[in-house]
Amino acid sequence: MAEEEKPETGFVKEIRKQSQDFPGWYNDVVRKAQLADNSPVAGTMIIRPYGYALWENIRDPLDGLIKETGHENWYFPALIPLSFLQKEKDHVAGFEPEFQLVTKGGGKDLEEPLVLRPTSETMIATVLRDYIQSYRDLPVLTNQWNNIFRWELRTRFFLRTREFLWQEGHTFHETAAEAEEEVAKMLDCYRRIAEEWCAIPVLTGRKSETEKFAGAQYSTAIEGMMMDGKALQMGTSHYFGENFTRAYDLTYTGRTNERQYPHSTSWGMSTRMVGAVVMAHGDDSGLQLPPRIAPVQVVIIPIFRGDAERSQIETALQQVRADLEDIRVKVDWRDERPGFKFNEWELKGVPLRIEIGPRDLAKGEATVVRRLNRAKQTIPLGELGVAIPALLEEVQGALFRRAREFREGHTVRVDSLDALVRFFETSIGFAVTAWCGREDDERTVKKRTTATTRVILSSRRPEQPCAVCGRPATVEVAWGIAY
RNA sequence: CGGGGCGUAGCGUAGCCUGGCUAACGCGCAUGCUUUGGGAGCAUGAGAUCCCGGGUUCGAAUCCCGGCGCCCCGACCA
Repeated sequence: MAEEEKPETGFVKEIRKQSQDFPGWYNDVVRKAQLADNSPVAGTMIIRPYGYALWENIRDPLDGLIKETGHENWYFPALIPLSFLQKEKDHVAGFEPEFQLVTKGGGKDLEEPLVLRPTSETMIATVLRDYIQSYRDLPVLTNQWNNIFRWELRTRFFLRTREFLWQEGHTFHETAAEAEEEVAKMLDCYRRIAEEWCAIPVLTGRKSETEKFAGAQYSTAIEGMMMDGKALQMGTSHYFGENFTRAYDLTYTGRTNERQYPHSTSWGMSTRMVGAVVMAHGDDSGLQLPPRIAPVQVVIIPIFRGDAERSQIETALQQVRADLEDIRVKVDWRDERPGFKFNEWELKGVPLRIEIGPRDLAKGEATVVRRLNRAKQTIPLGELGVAIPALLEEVQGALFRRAREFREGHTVRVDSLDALVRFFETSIGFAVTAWCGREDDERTVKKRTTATTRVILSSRRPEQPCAVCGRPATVEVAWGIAY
């Protein structure tokens, strides 16, 4: 086997080039930036403090949105009796290949195997059967933050592991309309987290029949484009109708004293978002974090020789730190050379760096450098308290715009199967077509391009015939090569 | 589950074919001195059941047999 090339040029010598080996680059960045590492158990990973802090900065605002929209956090057990999973036939068919089973307890075979939760619809429907009696009990709006187990074959840091973290919301409603509104509302929360916090523009819409969640009537998703042009599903929101409540015999007494099945939904966003941030913004120097979610927003590198200069800087930094008290600031006093620190914090994606040395102090200034483009500027020390928050906002916006331009520059409209095939042979990105919705067409396209339908674009209506088969089109769909 | 590769210090590797000194090198780690505005230099030092088990041999990291583990490529998925 040929030896792997690890180019040694440029600012970062330790990671592979994004343009030459995207998966290798991704792996190197995740490990060198100390987001995560391999664990002793195949297919699972260690989330390190820097990676976990990044996750928390995504998780916390999402938790806020979930609570603002009226949901309450619960906790349900991770062990689910196998028989629970088996009651909804599409659901079990979809998830069974990925079950991780517990078959022994206390050294003895269990009467019934327990499944480590691959998702909790079945447990929650079973439990809530006892809590939902009357239409007066509805809606029930639950959420839980937990870990999920699925026996994935091909695993990758954050994107697909055999255990991962997420939130799963499960709600129960009196009417279909209310449940469908819930599905849309939560998808929009995901869109906001992706776009406003993670600076990743997303397409939103329904999934095709083949791509929908096992057991759903329909699924919706947010779909982003990574720097290699591949599509990443970053959050899903599903409408179940009465599928699960019927399968679990979950009923309530309605306003006219009749037994009714609630309409239910579920929706989830996972630690996969961390991988999305890496792949949407990173470059050859490493991570590039949007300020709103960066664990460290500003790193200060003191530059000095000798104790006298050091204490001068310490004194100056007291005021600077006070002026930046609402900002996540890290002062790096480690006994390393400044150049080493510059490179390391760029690798870790910190949006802004402040250098303060004797030359700056003499002029009452600081040198401020953006991770985005390494642009340097000097700012009077007294103005940092105003200038830094403004710069962080500017960088947040610039990252989003750059990602949006990238996506728009890699999205084309095509109107024939040949054009679709040619696009995926010669380009990367999304191709948008009119489509009739038949699964046959998806199989045809997948066979010829490996691309699949990502989302049915809700905002546009078809005018032309289906690009794949020429039949009358019913939707506009975005095709892409998915992670 | 089918095809290919690899297990030697925390990490990356050399040594193995053709058995023989105290198992070598780089990174990292520790200590000291000199350094510090884009990945520092020197010196000293610590660190290895050579994946496991068996066999061949005077002698095994090296050869033979068996096992285990991991990685990469093809069918599922937040």
